Amino acid sequence: MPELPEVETVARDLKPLLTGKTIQGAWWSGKKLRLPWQEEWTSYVRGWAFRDVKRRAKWLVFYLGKPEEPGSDQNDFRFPKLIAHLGMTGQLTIIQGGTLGDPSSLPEDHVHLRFDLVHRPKPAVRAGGKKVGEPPGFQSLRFRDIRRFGGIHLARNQVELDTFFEKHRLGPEPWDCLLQDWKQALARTNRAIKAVLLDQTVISGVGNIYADECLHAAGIHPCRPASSLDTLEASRLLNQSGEVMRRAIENRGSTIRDYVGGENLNGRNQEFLQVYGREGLPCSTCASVLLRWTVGGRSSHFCPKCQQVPRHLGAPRKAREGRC
DNA sequence: ATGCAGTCCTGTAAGC
DNA sequence: TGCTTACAGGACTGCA
Repeated sequence: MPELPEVETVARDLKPLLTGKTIQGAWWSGKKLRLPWQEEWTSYVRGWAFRDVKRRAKWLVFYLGKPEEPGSDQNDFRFPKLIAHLGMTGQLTIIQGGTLGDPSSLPEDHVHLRFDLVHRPKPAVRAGGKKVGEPPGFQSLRFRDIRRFGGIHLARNQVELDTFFEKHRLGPEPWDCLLQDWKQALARTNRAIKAVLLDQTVISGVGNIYADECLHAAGIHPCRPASSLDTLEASRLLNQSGEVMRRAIENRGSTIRDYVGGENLNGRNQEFLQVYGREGLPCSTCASVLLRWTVGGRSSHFCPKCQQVPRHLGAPRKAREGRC
């Protein structure tokens, strides 16, 4: 399930592979996506070149430009941008006469969008009698999404991009969130802290896997009312959230089931998860058996010893049948 | 306004 | 073997 670290990995993988490439043609499966593609965009994108790839929260932004002006203003406000969300099972990979990464896995099902690419700026040159230039075979950017919770949106200019993101009211990235703002956000709600971590308008990029990891790293029970966290706990949770994300990016994200990076490679961070998917196994810190409860409608993994509710706050609200 | 449940969507796995 | 059912969850909608 792509969260901030997975989306960052895709952005880093795709940037060098896409920059300078021109969209020769596009194809859409016609299937409805959570983020709907419009048929007219299929022809609109033809002829634009990729200039840059960036990530904001769990969103990818592809900056397009004119292929004949490679040196001109990188992110001209007049130029279109493609905005992608991977949802739960979205994959954005470069296909190059086959896939990069493991060539044995080339799933062709559930492909919904394809952008066929040409590389114009550097024509093939002769070097020692051999032509050096484009590798043989086609190349394209492909969007595959089994559950169709993701999609790609076209913003025709910067204004449309800004409008799009304003609508989503995204909170800051974990490492950009000011402690003062974070404390205020927690203080004004009694929702479970886990639900607040998942709220993209408060802090962005954290999904179910990393919310559990962040809470464990900070030693905070997922059911704790956000307003019950003291300054030290709030600060610890914010700092650990940044650290957990940073480490996950270093490990190229977590592949639980469908996630692959832009080069079609699995992540490695699943090997380092401390609590997610580890119910019934011993806590790496204290060897207590890890539990799984439903918090805010999501499965939540935690250590009952490392993530205790402070004595003065009493037992977590009605811990009946593993939920709160 | 707040916070929860329901919805979308398909593959996987458990249970009978 | 083949069927039904539950579950996975990001982001949105609708309701109390």
